[in-house]
Amino acid sequence: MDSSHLHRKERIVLTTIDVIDEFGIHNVSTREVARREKISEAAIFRHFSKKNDLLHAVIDFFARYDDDIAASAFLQDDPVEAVSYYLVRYAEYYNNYPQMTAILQSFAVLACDPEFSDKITGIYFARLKVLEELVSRAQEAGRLPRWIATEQLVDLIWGFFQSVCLKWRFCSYKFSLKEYASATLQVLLDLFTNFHRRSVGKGYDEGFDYR
Amino acid sequence: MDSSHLHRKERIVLTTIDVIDEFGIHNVSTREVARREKISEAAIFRHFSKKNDLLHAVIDFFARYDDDIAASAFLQDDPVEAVSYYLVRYAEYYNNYPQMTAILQSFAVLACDPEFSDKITGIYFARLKVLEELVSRAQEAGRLPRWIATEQLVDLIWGFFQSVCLKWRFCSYKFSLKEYASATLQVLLDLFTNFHRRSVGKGYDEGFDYR
Amino acid sequence: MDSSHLHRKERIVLTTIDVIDEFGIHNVSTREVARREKISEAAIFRHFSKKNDLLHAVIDFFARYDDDIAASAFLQDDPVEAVSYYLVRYAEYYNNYPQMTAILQSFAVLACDPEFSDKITGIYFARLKVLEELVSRAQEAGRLPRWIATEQLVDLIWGFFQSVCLKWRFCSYKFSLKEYASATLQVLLDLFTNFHRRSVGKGYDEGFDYR
Amino acid sequence: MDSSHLHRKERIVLTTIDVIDEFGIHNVSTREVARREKISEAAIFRHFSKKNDLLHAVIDFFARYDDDIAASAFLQDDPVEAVSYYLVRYAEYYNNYPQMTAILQSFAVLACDPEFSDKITGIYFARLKVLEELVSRAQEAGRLPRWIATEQLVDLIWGFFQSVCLKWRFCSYKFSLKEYASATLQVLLDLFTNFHRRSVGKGYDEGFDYR
DNA sequence: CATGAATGAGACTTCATTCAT
DNA sequence: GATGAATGAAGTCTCATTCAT
Repeated sequence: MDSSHLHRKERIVLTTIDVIDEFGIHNVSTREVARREKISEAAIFRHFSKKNDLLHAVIDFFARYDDDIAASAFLQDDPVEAVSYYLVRYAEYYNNYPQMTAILQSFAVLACDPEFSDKITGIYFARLKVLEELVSRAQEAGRLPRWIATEQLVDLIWGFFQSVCLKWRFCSYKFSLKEYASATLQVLLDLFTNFHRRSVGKGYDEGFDYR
Repeated sequence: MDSSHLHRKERIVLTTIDVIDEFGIHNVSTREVARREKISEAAIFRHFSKKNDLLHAVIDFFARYDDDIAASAFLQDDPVEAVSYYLVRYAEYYNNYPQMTAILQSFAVLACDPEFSDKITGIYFARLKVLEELVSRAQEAGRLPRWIATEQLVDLIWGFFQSVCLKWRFCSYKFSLKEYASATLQVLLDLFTNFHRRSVGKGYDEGFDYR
Repeated sequence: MDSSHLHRKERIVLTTIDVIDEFGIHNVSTREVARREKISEAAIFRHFSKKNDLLHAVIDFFARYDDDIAASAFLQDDPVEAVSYYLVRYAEYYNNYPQMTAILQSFAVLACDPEFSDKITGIYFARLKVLEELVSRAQEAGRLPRWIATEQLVDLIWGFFQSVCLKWRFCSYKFSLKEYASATLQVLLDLFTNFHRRSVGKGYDEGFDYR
Repeated sequence: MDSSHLHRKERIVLTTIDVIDEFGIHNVSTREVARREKISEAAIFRHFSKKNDLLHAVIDFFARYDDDIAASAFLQDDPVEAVSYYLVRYAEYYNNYPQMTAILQSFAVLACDPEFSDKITGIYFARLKVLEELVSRAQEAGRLPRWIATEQLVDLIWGFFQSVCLKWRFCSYKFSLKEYASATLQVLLDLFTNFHRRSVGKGYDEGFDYR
């Protein structure tokens, strides 16, 4: 049936992600995927006519919530919250599916292959663009300062997130990605928001403690 | 001669880095390296008995200034300057040798291979540790706030840097890594330093312009 | 229904011939045939339990008029005309179904496979034999000379025809196979007939018209 | 050494021809060639980077005397002899190297592959062109009749030859290709020359025009 | 020393064929 | 009765590595 077809096809994708997570992009082989799925290599090629088609599916799977997350973020009332929400959604996602960070961390490697280059940079810049738009809105709303370029703020935020994902991997997922990422982001955003408010002249004050 | 021998050996390493930069870690082959070096594949194995030995050499080469940079950073008088100095040294280095960022961006992939895992995470955490120490000193000197965890600040800084290296690659090195990284870091550090000073009570504020 | 069943079966054969024509015998695959027929590969195996059965059917189809053509040729009144008729029938057939020449030109290749060897050489020699009989009759009737061995004449005629079919393929069917083959054959036969007549003493020469 | 390199490379070509002869073009596999050469498959790819490169070498080898044969033919004093010489040289060649006819008989199949199409039709038409030139010279010298189109005569001659090669294969080389081909060609040429001579004597010839 | 030749292992992929549904 | 799923065998080709010269 169709459901079983999709099922198997999707399971192959999931298994491939596991293999990438474990052995690295450079060591994904149809043989290993087949072995784990307990099917023949040929069976994989019924579902994906080339190995690269499978990898395309993996990348698509990796980014499958991007549109949804972006849309939800834009629906947030508070523009600073929206920025926070955006990042935390990803943190939550990867927190629940740590293997996925293997794909995230393979972006540069994948982009070397002309076949994936466009798709990868597409995803990368689309995410940056969404974040940029969110930050920009917060700036326009006077909630984030204008004296820092949107791009810089975006790079700080997203750079932090991406890097923490790597650290998280290297630490064998021993801390909560979601909590650490959201806490740190909060510090950063508060810093900017508060600094901003103050500089605009609001007496505001002592005593907030991030600890 | 011995010097020519070393020369050749080092040239193989450099060529390998170029190949990684162009084709990605997963596509480095002794054949391609030999082709570019215009020597036989076998000749490579005279210098590196295994392909992995070559890769070890590449990684070592990648990190060869780490100790020096760290030491120099610690020699800086101003503790905040030291943080800045540390990052900018790397930015400068990569700015002059962009292919090197290919190695940086392959950390996660390389770490999958047990043979490189320790070395890679070693380099990674050593850098973080240096930065942590530098930040920590600045905090102890009262130049950076204590209400943000050292680790968080480090992750913000290093995360930003690593991420910008990726963006830089994706943009085909179209902007100056060094300038952008140092400017943005400056914004961040100023924010922290100034915020800190103010909250400690120093009236200040007029006139800094990040644009 | 049975008719539809036969219909489908025959269509598979026709499609296979098209594939052979386009990709060559060595590249016929059940997959490609199925793709063109817009049926599943398995469906082919409902009609032909082995791929070779399909190829047998193709060969049979290729030779399906052989008996009829031979019989008709033998019914011709004029024995030289019969020879001509024989060749022209084939020329006409292939002229209308150019793909068929792909099979003709694959005889040597097909004959390498023991499974087809007998059938292929059978068809080949049967055609030669028919032509030999026709020529032989013309010789016995004194219409073609005896000083040339029947076999030689047959090889000249059939060789010419087969070769022209190849040339015709290589020329993308840009000339009329039927016209060229029949005209040239006529030249040859006239040469022999006239030469013969003359050498036997018949005053001849006025007015034979090769058109 | 270089000689050994060429040696092995050439031996692979010869072995491939044997395999083609035995199993047919469609069944040549690097595996089988390697098995016969008692080397590994990979070794073949040291000498020919693609299987098709090997096949190109086979085709080149097949046609390696073409220029020489053509040149020698043009050096013949008697223009009719030249035609004869041309064909007999090939007959002699194949007679001594029967497996070669497997290539000749695979022309149509090879031409299906775009990669070989040009080379194959190139060889084919080059041979026809040489023969055409030879025949044309004989016609201009008044040694062969003008009332038959050069092309037709060429097709008769070459068609006969090609076809006899096939028959020869099907007969397991049981007769002498060289003798049979040269004898039959002689009959044909004599017929034309004599007919011509006679007709030159007997005022005839006006009136039909093939052009 | 450097190289050309060689190789076993393994990569991706295609094929004819089977079978449950 | 037709199909989607599956498969084992085989095909082309690449790779890291070895070794005689």
